[in-house]
Formats: sequence, C-alpha cells, structure tokens
Amino acid sequence: MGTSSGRRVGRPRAAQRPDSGLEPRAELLVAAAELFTTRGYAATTTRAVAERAGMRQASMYHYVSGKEELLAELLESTVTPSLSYARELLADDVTPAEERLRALCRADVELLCAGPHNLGALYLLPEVHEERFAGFRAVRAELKDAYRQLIAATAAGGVLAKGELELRTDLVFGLIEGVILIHRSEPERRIDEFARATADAALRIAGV
Amino acid sequence: MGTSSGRRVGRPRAAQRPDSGLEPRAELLVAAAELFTTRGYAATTTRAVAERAGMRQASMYHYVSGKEELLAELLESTVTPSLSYARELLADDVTPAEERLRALCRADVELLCAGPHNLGALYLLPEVHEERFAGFRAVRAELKDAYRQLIAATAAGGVLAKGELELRTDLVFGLIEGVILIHRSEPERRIDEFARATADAALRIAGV
DNA sequence: ATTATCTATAGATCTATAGATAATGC
DNA sequence: ATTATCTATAGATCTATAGATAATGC
Repeated sequence: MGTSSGRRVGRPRAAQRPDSGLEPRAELLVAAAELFTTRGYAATTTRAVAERAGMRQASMYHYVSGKEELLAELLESTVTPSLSYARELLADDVTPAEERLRALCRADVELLCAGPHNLGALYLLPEVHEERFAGFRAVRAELKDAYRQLIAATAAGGVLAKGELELRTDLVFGLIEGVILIHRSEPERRIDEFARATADAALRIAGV
Repeated sequence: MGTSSGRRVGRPRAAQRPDSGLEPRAELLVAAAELFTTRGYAATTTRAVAERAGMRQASMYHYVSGKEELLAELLESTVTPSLSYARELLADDVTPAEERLRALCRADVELLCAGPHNLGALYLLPEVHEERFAGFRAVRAELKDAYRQLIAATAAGGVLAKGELELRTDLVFGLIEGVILIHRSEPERRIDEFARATADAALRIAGV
C-alpha cells in the first residue's frame, strides 16, 4: 500500500529524510497547514510548501494544482467534523437544547484548537473571503445556522425577537472564533479545560 | 498649508483625480488600510497601494520606506486610543470596576469597528506575529493587562484564583477580538448597539 | 533652486511547464 | 513500461533605485 514504507516506484527524492508514513499529498497538506497558519497564505511560496514536505518545488504539481487547492482542502477539513456533529445534535430531540449547545461549543473549540498546527487559524486568513473559497464559507454559514437553531431552542432563546437572536448568535459564534486567536497567542493552555470554559461563557452569552 | 488644495509644488500626478484633502502620506495609509484588511498584507503590492492613493508605484517611496512601515503605523493606530482610555480607567478610583470594564469593552469595540476599513481586522493578519511587529504586540499586551486588572477589581473577579482570572481575561479579550470577525462578515450591523451587546456579554463572561 | 512626481529598469523573486532520469513492475 | 521524482527555465511578476521632468518659489 501507499503508506507502507517498502520500496517505492519512481525516482528517489533528492533530500532523503526518514519516512513520515504519510502519502505525499498528505505531507503537502501538513506542510501547507503549518506554513499558511504561521506565515499566511500569500506569503507562503510553493517552494516552501514542497521543500517542507520533502520534495522539490516542481514535484508538488504531481499531486495538486497549486496552493489554492491545498487551502481549499484544509479549510473544508476544519468545518466538516463540527458540522456533522451539529447536524447530529439538531436531530436529537431528547437532550435539552442547553446541553446540546454546550456540547457543540466544546466540540467546536476542541476541533479548532486540535492538531499540531492550529488549523482553526485558517479562518482568519483574508484570502478566505475571495470568491474562489465561497464553498467553504457556505459550509461555515451552515454551521453558524446550527448554532442559531440551538440557541433558539433553549428556554431563554425561545422568547427572543429575531434581531436579538441574530445578535446572540453572532456573539456566541464570535466567541468561538475569537478563541482561535487566544489559542494562537497562548498555545500551551490545556485545550479541554479551555473548551469547557468557552462553552460556559457561550451559554452565559446566550442567556442560559 | 499641505492640506489646502491650492497650487502644489512638484511635478503633477499622472492620474488626475479630485483632491482628497489628505496629505499624500495619509492617502497612502488609507489605501493600505483598505487593501491590507481585504486582501491581506503579503498579497498587497506596493503598486496597488500607490495607485489607489493616486500616485505611481515609485512615488510611494518618497513618503514611506515600504509596506512594512505602513502596516506598523496602522497597527499602532488601532491600539493607541483604546490603551489611553484604559489607562484613564485604571487611574479612576471612584467609578465601580464593573462600570469601567463595561466602558472599556464598549469603547474598544467601537474603535475597532469604526472607520471605513475595519482596521481592527489588521490584528488578524498572520504577519503581525513576525518579529518586526513586536512593538505593536507589546502595546496590545498592555491593553490586555488593563482588562485583567479591571476584571480583578470587580467583586466577582476579586475572589478568583490566578489561573481562573487569566482564563476569564483571555475569554473576554477573545470575545472582543472575535467581534472583529463578526463585523467583517456583517458590516451593516449598527456598531453602537453591537458594542453595547458585546460589553454585556463580556461582563457576563467575567462573572459580573 | 527646490520639490513632488514621473519613467525606466536591474535584480530578485515566484509559478508552472517541459523534458530528463532513476527507481520498480512485468 | 510505468511512475515519481528531478533539473532547468520561460514568463510574469514585484521591489527599490536612478535619473528625468514639470510644477512652484525666489
């Protein structure tokens, strides 16, 4: 299989390094994640990504069409798990809404801050607002709508006017995204504890 | 005076446009603010900044040493007003801490969201974490410490353990920064109302 | 004479393609 | 034969400097 470290077909790489155990494409994604989150998208060259992944600049094009494809894929990977979980929670009609909202906040924070390279910080890149990443933004909007529905389903949320509900949703969602900024500046903080505290704070904002 | 629109010394600009009433350096700063916040720092070329300011690329160097200087100056301008106000509030020993914290939150959100180009979004640029902008980060850290002191001075904050106080401070500060993200995606929302709601939310997180 | 601008451009990138090469597979 | 990689590079930038130019000031 591709991941097994046996003899590999093709010309050997110029820079020999210990086998990462990852497929070349995954190596590129990991490298891109690290560079995009720390240096930014525009500031990261194809050469930097490729060399970090252990190959020469031109070889990258054997696996991806360019930087854009890498960012698009990384962005999707940051929302998809939270969105699946949010859908699951919306379908659950036995657990109280307060508890489901809390669970979503915790899971979202844990997912955003998980992994070695603070993938959540990809949201912050200005390039995300360009037309070509509209797909990602649509998925993100769906996640935000799940937050809105859960807040509306709580006892406190049920009585809110439409505008007030939107405002609370924005604040809760803003807190979750703001958490990424905190995590970026203080990465040593324990994530589980932080996720719990953020969820508490989110519920207080929601008015529960 | 420089701002008066009378006859100007020097070769006329190639692209004639209505007088903005700003000094050329200010025109460059405004142009840079718009481009950095929307497209990002690395993605913005000196040509783009200069042309938007109404001059040719090379002419920019008559006023600034490059993009870096523009970003550094813009960054400072986003914190300095909030920091002055925070110092004022810290020195005030008659107003209750809760009220001062609320005032700081409101003012900070208003300042970050004010102006045509969402200057607050400059915080989010990955480049801000590079060594050369350490000065800005230091000022930002001082502002965060003011938040911490105000939270500690509240009735609820006074009894917190050190770690818990740090956590609350991070969450409050994260909310304020997260607000920029919301404002970026929903710029039409009324800022004063939004600032008030954010301050309320911040106090709830602080435990007041 | 002084100044603010311009045009032109050298030097340093960076992206994406073309074509060569060094492995395994059969 | 197939494949994954390499080297080399054309073409397109982008930055920052050099030197020219077209105003006003005296």
